[in-house]
Amino acid sequence: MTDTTFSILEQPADYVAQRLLGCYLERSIGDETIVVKIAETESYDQADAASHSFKGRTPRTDVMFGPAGNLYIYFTYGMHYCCNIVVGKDGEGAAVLLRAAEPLGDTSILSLNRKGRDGIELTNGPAKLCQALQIDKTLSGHDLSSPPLRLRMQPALDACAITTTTRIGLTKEKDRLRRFYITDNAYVSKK
DNA sequence: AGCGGGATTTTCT
DNA sequence: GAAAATCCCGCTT
Repeated sequence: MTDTTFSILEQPADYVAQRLLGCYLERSIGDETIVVKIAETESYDQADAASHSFKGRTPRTDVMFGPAGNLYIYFTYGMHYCCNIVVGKDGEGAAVLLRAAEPLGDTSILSLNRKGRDGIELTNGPAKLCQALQIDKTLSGHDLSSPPLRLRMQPALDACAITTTTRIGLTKEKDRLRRFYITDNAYVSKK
């Protein structure tokens, strides 16, 4: 029997980042529910100088030190939001950044939120994904087991379907292999 | 297809 | 005061 419960999220970030590939996010907006499949992730934990939690708990990173299964949303570059899932044991300060996802079903709301863009441009980057799904700081700390944003675990992918690389956009810890994506997925932000 | 710069504001030093 | 887990546009090859 395959384990698809949230207790999986309490494992180390490197493992959870890979385990989340292929899992679903359900976003409710008004009457509509949009489902996307997670296609690209990065892992961060407190021992990592590139992580927001590296210097300890601050007002901004407080939710990162909370229980696994909550959202950690941060604002960056003066205009973008990025979305993480808090992982690891309570108080650990680990999270997985959601960098890309594949929309399943109707994409009209996503396209509207993305100012008319379509196809892979809807969700092939962390800030694009947040814009498409209308995710901002008001959802930081939200528990992903309830609406309006739920995580639906799915069976683990085969290891051979996953590509591992260095992370994107960092100035510290650039060499660490902590980015993971579904190898043949079109929505991956960069090959 | 690839490179370079500008946008814009929160967060922490 | 500087940097930032990014994106988009315009220019060059």
